[in-house]
Amino acid sequence: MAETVRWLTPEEQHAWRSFTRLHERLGGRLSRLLQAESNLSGPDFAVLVHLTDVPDGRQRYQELTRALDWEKSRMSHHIARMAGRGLVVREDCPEDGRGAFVVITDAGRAAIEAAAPRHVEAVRELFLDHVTPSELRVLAQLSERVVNKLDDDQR
Amino acid sequence: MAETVRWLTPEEQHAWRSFTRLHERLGGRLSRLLQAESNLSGPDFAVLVHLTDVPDGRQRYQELTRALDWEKSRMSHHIARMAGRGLVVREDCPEDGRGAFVVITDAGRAAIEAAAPRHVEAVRELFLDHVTPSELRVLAQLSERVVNKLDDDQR
DNA sequence: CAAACCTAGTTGACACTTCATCGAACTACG
DNA sequence: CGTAGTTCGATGAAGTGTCAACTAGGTTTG
Repeated sequence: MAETVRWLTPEEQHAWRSFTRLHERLGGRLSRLLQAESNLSGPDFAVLVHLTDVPDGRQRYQELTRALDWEKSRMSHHIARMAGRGLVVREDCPEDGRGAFVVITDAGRAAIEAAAPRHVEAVRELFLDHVTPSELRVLAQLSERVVNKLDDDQR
Repeated sequence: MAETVRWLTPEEQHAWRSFTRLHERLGGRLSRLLQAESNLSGPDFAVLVHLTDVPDGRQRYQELTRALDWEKSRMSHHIARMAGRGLVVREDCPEDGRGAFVVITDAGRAAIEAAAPRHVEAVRELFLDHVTPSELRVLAQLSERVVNKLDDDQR
């Protein structure tokens, strides 16, 4: 049944490639900026942002993993590296012997506070400033719909 | 001048996060499918697709690098790995002693021909089927504009 | 021609991600 | 209780991507 493949039309192909390319470029630029100016990677940033949004800056690995939608082993490796740099510390959990907390340190807070304004500016300069409000609405709707769809048929 | 930061509005924040998440999920799913069903990674696929589009399935590293917009060292590492799996071979260039060609092998052609239909189907099922033609147009336009902008101020 | 410069690709070190697997600790159920 | 199954997080190996330094082959220029 090789015949049944619905190949992409030129428009579809173009849209798909542009979209893909956009993300590659944007992601590359943003993470390079973050790295150069704050010595943080994108994932570092995501972890720190989340931890500052949570009581006492501490959260179980498990919840952090769910919140960022990472794999648990990725979290484990990544937190170990961040702990090595003093951005967070790991603490055992008294209630659950298996569990552990990730806690942001003062150095971690300092790093995220230094990085955030610059990062937001970059998101604006590189992306939001070049997209109209109505385009942004379309993009948000479409993204949300597709993400929900992906999450749905994950189960 | 901490005052001058233009933080994101809730709409902007939501759009940005949805967009980012879309890319993560979609990329993850597509590459996992490709890997599971064809034993090819996304980058493998990109290289093979490009090589099948080119006379004799051979091209200089340099041009391949430009076409895919990769760094040269990434290309060098990646081709070495692909060559190790027999998907391509490296050939010296007679005209320019520094240069080299990447050439797709029969195994490489077989792999891409097996993978392509399934990959296209997946792009449809996971993405295109959930986006209206008009949304797709908006997305394509916006992506192209922003990519061009990024490329411009790269120089 | 030779020195200075540029270009093609390689290499090694390191960061990052996934996968498979593991041990320890909790939970449920007979 | 006790064991079967699940969940938490750690670990090691392999693939991937980036950066900086390097080799070697061209090119330019005095």
